[in-house]
Amino acid sequence: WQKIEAEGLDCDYAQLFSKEEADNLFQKLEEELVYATGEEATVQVFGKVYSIPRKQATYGDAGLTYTYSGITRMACPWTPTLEDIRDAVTRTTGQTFNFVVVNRYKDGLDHMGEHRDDERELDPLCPIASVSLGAARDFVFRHRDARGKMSGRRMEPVKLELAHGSFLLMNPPTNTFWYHSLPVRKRISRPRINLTFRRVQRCLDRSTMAVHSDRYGEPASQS
DNA sequence: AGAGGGCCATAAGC
DNA sequence: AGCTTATGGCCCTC
Repeated sequence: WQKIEAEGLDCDYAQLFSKEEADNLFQKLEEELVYATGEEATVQVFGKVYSIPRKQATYGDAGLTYTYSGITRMACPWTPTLEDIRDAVTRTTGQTFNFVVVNRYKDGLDHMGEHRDDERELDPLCPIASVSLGAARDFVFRHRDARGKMSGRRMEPVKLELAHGSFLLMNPPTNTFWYHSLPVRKRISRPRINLTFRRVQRCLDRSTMAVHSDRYGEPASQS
């Protein structure tokens, strides 16, 4: 195990699967997984619609949802390989997970911009467990107070490489203080699949919020 | 010196 | 009201 620490950042990194195991899991996932297409594969940023620069899917316990950039999506039922990996992660962490977000990067041009994982529907005390399969990719953390030209503090980004078959546990409060991204790497031509296992607290959807809003009137105060 | 990469601005909408 | 998150452009390094 390798400990990755900085102010407000606490991660554990380890090789979870051998190359042979990881090769096998990657191939099975390539056969089993179905990714979002069409409108479900788009995102709105500053009023413009873009295709997300990767493929994405959500799997998990029945009825759970995941909100990404304002769009709520239902979990597909677990596949056998996802269950196997989930159980391996539970054996090594002692934590249970009811949801996984899958991101597939077909090459080094596919990427993910800087973000934090949406805390509203996540159990804030549950770590996020990330399993990487396929091409190794760089992974970068940046502290929230060190972003932007007018940022108050100078803090170095924390960078690591996520290897084939590796496991990264992001412990609280990492996700509160640190943004993370998977930057473009033009020299990489092979695909990578990343699984982030989470525990979703409850299913908050727009209609539920609308009911509360209608019943209690103006959104004057939050309780 | 051309390519890669880091980081910032964006000013719309949930 | 404040945060989002992809893109393009600018700038730096090798």
